[in-house]
Amino acid sequence: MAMDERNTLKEHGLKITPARVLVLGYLGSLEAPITAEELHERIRDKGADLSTVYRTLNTFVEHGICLKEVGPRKENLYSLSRGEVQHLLVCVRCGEKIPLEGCPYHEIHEEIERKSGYHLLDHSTEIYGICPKCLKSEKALPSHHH
Amino acid sequence: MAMDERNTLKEHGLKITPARVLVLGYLGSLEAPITAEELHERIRDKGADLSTVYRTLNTFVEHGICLKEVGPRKENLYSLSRGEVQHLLVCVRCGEKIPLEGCPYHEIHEEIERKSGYHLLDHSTEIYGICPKCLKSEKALPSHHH
DNA sequence: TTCTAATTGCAAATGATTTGCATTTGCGGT
DNA sequence: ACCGCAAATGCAAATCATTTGCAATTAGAA
Repeated sequence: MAMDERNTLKEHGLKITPARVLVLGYLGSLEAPITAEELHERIRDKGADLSTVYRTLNTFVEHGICLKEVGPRKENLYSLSRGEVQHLLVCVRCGEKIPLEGCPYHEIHEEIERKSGYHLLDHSTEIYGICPKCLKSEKALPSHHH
Repeated sequence: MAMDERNTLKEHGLKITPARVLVLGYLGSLEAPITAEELHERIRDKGADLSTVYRTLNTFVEHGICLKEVGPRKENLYSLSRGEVQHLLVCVRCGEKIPLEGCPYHEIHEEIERKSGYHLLDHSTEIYGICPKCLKSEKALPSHHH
């Protein structure tokens, strides 16, 4: 397990340091994306400054080890890049997440690329909404920009 | 022209103040979305504090007078809401923007709503990529989260 | 083991946006 | 035209997430 992280780092030509092993290991134990601060909170006892966490996450993202995505409240979330990225439907009220089969935008993006000649980057992994349960129990929330 | 803005404000039940008329008028003269700071720069001679510009833009957004969108460098951009929101294909290299007919995600979102029972919120108005011209002239950029 | 560049902790800087508060101003009522 | 008061404003200071400078430490190539 601990060797796992050291290998990952080595494969990416990164020095093996306690902070990196720590962050990588903790990310690996999570299912859901997490905030840099939150991550820091949970490993602070092991030492590792918040700025180090940020620096570590940044290098991980640059090396494709981590994914960085923007959450519903505009927070930056980090998660381990596990091959296949799954799209999630996220309820902004209760936090429920349900996975979608494949990438719902895939075909449209392909089409746009064909028609425009653009190479598309970035598209977020999560789609935000309100789940049926919450919809029933609360009055409508003002919808944001369409 | 000046009356135009006063009417818009009145229609939305907002007090007619110099700052609001100023901001609204300037936004109306633009075609492209603009940063709060940039906007402030260009009207600072007419008086109007940066914090006032922010407050004004926020009220405008709340009232649907303005659109607030996130640019390719994560800056917040503001623009007058002109009825139909158009989706744009934005090149992150040269900044070129080309409009898309209608909302490319519309059908998929409807389908997701039907299948999941979710009420979807938020989806961004712009799709980021690299345009054909820039693609030809530069080597590939590491693609972000898929 | 030694040497050097990379990494870290700490504190301070940043940049965009918000907020507290005292002052001014728009405007509905008179 | 005049009041009165809630709303809007300017200004400075506060926030919040993130980055940076720098001196001290450390990983790993030689």
